[in-house]
Amino acid sequence: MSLPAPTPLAESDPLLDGLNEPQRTAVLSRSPALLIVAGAGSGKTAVLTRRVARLIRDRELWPSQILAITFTNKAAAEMRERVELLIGREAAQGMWISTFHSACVRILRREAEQFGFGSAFTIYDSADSRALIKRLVKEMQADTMGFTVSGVAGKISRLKNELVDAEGYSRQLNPSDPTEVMFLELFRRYTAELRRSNAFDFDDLIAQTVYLFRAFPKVAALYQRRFRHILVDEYQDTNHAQYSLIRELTRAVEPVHVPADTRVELDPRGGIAPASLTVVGDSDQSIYAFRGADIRNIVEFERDFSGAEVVLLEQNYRSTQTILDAANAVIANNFDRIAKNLFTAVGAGEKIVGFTGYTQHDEAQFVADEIGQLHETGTPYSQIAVFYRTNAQTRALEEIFIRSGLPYRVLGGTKFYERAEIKDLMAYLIAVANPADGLAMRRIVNTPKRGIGPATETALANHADELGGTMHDAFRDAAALGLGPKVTAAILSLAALLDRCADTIETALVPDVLTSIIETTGYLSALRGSRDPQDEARAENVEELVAVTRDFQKNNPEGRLVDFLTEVALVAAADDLDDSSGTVSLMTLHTAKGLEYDAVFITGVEENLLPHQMSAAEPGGPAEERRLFYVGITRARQRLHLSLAMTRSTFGDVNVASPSRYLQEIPAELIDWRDSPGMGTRSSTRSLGSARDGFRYSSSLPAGKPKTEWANRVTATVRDNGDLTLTVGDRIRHVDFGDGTVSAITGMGPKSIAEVQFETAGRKRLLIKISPIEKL
DNA sequence: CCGTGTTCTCTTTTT
DNA sequence: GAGAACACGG
Repeated sequence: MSLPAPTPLAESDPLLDGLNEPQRTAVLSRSPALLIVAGAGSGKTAVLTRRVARLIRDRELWPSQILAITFTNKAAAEMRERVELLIGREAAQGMWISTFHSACVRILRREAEQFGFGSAFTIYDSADSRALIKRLVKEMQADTMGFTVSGVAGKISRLKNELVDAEGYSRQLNPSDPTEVMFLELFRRYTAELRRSNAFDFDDLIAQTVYLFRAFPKVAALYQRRFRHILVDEYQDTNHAQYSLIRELTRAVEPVHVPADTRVELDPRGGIAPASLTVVGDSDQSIYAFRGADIRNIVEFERDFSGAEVVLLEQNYRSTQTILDAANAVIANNFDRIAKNLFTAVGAGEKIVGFTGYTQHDEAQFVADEIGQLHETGTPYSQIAVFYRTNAQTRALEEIFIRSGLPYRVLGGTKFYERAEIKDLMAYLIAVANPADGLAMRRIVNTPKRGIGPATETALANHADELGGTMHDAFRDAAALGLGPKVTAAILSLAALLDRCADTIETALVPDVLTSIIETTGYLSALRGSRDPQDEARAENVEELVAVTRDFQKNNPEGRLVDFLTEVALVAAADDLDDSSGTVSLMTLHTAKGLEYDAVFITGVEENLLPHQMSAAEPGGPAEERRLFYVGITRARQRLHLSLAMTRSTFGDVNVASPSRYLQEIPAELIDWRDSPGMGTRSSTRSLGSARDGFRYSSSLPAGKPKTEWANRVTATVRDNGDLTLTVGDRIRHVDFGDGTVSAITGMGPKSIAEVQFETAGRKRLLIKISPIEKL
């Protein structure tokens, strides 16, 4: 390669200002393949943006020759903004900065016709895929063979991430195993139905792009030629399909495909040299193995891309030394990793605050109280985040936050688009944009109620088959089916509505299409006129959707209906994050990846929750969970809070929880343990003798005690009342609440709960087995 | 075909 | 404890 010699750079190059040595190396490297191993908080975003800015500024590339892949749309927007800030808005125009999925949609919409799809294809989210699979499982009566919807969906997804399609599967299966044969049939029908519906599922977006490139070298050459430099962030979380996509894009273009007027450099064989590749990642932050992420992609990068240069970024600019010490100590327990130690110049900072609540409500109260204090002492709400392992944990937190009047927002609970009324109207929009979409058509055909049941629906689907057309075609021809006059008229008027909307979609504004559907179908007025009190909320949601389309149109004046549908389909949990919202952010640990906050709360640090119960049996499960915890810890700049509850109720079922094994991995002197007010006074006063001794669950560590002893204490001293039984009317004494009378008993055996009316503390619900109580 | 009431199941994480 | 699946009476 004969790249221009590096421009001699003045010491004051603004693009290198404030960077440390390895960061500068990473910004300036001209290796065709570069791996930046970026520890948490090591300034990788700064490095990436400056690297891109430098390539453009020094005229090594046009912006349009750059493809940068980020993990979320929000990260993409941020990266674009930062590059624009460095070199100016104009200079940065034409870069592709997007997620894998968005980039593939862009390519597929452009090239869909090449392989029998239409450019207005629908993107099926997981719920759509499952709905389709559900119908197929039922049709095939596969449930009698033990197939479940989630099992089939999961297997199809895993195969697609490995680039195995139905035909590939048919070659590797055991033909004498009826289960495999049945699965193959389901997979085939699923694939056929997607194709017929002109739809791709999430995994298809990547896999089909790879197939497209492999099947049509000329199409591949178009993109191989265009993108001269590809950057991939969060490379440790790429799966095989994504890896293959990158491989395809970084192939040398064969000479035969080079147009005469090409301006890019030729390789000695007369083709075009492969694009340069920069990947950034940290194997300690790999947390998506469950969706096919393969850590080997990063581990084997040097072998994969010959001539690869590796740069290590280990200095952390985000967190205090205390937080880093905790993070380093935790992650060091993963044995199969390359040793790496983050360090900082920031100083020790505050101790980590630990807290054990009696229940998850108690824990939530602690979080709320602590946030209140942080806010009073100057930390803005938007700089505070609460993390948890499972989405179900939000409930307790939200209850307390609402009661405490704390402004908060839950990221990723994409509940809005899961509501029936929103799905209904989205299905209309999809049906208008893509009349081939069978799933959307089936959903709207009897919404609102038109007197069409499963039988008529099947008749219409069959008729579409006979016509060799879409469901929409079948609607138009409904008169031929000999249905009742009322039903026929209803279907015809639905067909007419779709036709009218479809005529205008190239020019019409999205909110106008939506409102015209709402008006014609009477969807909103039906909700308004209903006696069901819940329909009021549904009507509000419908109006909210209209507002969403207006917002979209405002931000994208040129945006068409397909663009809106794409945007909705591809929003990531972290995308609706708004730093100026002035709210505390609640999210899962997975969603937290890539984000940072002044103060972080990690809740539910318990066995069976973190690590999650489901991960225990999976190979590499507990190690991945540890990385998840590590990701959570390293999000914090100044303050970290770790909390857990002694009991946690999962669907009305109360369970005794125990502290996470990962807590024991943090040096005890880094954590300042506090007790729940509900558990009495500070441990220092109550650890001496008395009935409370057996209840010393989360007391602070006496100075100088070795870690293991603390660990034993923390796990071994849950109070156990044996099979103490209480009945209504019994008098009891509680360590903290004093005397009271049992007013009700619910639950069985070790899960019995007593409702107790205390003389001074009010009414409380207590798990009898572990409460610090005695019968009087 | 539709609405209502009852039973049953499920919960990890996500583009 | 919620949402889906099923059963049954209009």
